[in-house]
Amino acid sequence: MELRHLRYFVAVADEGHFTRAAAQLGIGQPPLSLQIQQLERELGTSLFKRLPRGVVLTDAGRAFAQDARRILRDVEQASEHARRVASGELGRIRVGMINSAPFHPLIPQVIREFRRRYPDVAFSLEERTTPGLVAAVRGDAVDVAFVRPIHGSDDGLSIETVIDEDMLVALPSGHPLAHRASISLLALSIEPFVLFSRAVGAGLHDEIVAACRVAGFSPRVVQEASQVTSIVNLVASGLGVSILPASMQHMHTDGVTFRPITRPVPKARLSLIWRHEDRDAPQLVRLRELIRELAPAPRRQRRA
Amino acid sequence: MELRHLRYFVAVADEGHFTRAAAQLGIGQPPLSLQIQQLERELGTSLFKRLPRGVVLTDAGRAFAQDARRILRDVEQASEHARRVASGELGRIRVGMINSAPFHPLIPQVIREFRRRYPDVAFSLEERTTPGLVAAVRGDAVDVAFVRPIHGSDDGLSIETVIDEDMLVALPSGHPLAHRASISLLALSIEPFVLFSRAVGAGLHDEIVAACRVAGFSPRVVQEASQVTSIVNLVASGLGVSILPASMQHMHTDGVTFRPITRPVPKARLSLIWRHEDRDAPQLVRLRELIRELAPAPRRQRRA
DNA sequence: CACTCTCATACGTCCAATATATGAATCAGT
DNA sequence: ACTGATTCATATATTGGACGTATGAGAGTG
Repeated sequence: MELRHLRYFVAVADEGHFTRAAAQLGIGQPPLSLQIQQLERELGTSLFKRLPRGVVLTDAGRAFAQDARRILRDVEQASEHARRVASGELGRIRVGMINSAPFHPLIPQVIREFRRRYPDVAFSLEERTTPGLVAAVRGDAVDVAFVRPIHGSDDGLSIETVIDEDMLVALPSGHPLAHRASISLLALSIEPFVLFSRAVGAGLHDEIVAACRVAGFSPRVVQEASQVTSIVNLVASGLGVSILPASMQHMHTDGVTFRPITRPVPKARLSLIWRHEDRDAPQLVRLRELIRELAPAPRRQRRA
Repeated sequence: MELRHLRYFVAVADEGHFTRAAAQLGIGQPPLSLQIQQLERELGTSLFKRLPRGVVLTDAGRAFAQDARRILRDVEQASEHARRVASGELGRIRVGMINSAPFHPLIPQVIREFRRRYPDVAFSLEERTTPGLVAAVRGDAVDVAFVRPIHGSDDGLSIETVIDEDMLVALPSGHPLAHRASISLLALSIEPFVLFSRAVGAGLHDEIVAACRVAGFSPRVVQEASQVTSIVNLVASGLGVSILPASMQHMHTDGVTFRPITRPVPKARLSLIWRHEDRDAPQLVRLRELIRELAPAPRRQRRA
């Protein structure tokens, strides 16, 4: 049996007339008769009662017509379904991000817009540290992740910079430097620092330490934290100063004052990573398109 | 798209390997590749990722594989469904019968056995008078009916005698004739009669009246009733005597005594009628087979 | 009875599914 | 790096079956 048989059968059932059904199908009446006979032979029962004028369905024909119509509809839907999955309209995407990512307005905006445009894509979100995210992407626990700069091998992963923002100095509000418009790193040389622990935030940790070295000193770290939100709170409690991505200003915590850094300004990069072999996965392509569309002008770099 | 494409696609998806799938399908690998390509072209998306060793499904392929498997199963089921409907295993049958039919043991037996054998045939039962049943069959309100003899045209209907039983005299229990072993009709000539009303039970009514005429008298009808059960009760209450199908003995009503009639014995025929055009409807054929199988030896007659 | 309508049958044609042969790409092993 | 094996893709030939044309059969209809 082929779908042709079902299509022809349904046409005859609808028309109640071989000749008209054949015309509607764009074939001749004799081949249509043959195809229906073939179907009846295969089912072992006649589907139509042949009358002097036209035909009517038998009981078996009526039963089969219902099924045939449903099957033809299902075939259409299956095609459409496959097309939608292929186009990325349907499916799932598992996104990972570091703790600090949602503080930059672009990230929630991207997520919101993605869910609006592709409501049939199951969207899951997970928060981990950068090394945890790299492992999660590698191990196929998430499909893509927003991470801070990665050290070490990234073979098998593709990476693309999404945001490259300035870092700011975060001071306890009562701090003597808090009234200055901007602060040079050197001015912080004697301050106690609260920093990312190197184990989980190596990228930004190293960026900050390197910037301080360039300014001529080595920061005195009195406390490490693995979450950027913890750092803000530790600064607020007066434990020390820190250097944080500009977007962390949006955390609105009392007791912390942010101030720009005089040049050279250390940068906080936020990048998207994914498995290179999945580069053409449609939802991934859609997400990258969307980021490119919504991201501010600053040219992002990309490497394989 | 044809079912061939789905069958081939599922085979490749199962095997993860074109060459092996082709062998399993009993065709060569190149035609299989072409058919899959054709399917992919129609869907506008690739279904497999071709690897150095074998192939794996893409996301769209995985989605389509589920649908394709379901569709192929549905096609199988639709065939089976049609076959079952055609064989009479599945469907419905609407049966009508007169009030007196269930008193003959054959009728409940036939109904019980039919439902046991064909549990997937929806069975409905309706009780009417003989003329009402003839109209119901004609008007397609029921498919088949057990009726008493019909007068008048029966064109378009087929009829087959199911039971041809003797009639008995029904007397009030205290009646002087009740002690006799058998009774001649002539002995009833002066008795008041309770009979079927001619309007609804013309067949038996006329049979009885004719038998009396042959015996040499015309029965004095004091009461008519349209239901055989009512007649039994009227006789029990002493209103008169009646002549009833032998099977009515099974009604076990106190106050009524049944006695055989000396020859010639009037007969009560119970017949099955159906629309002639539906003679080949499978459930109808099954029911007639069953009756023939369970009916006692007496040869039944049949006319078109 | 002639005529029409409709589906079935007979037979020829042609396309498309299949077979055969070969190519291209990748990988394993020497 | 080269060779051979594996596997899917491509090219060309073959053939079965779907389709078209012509005609028949049966049942109304005027």
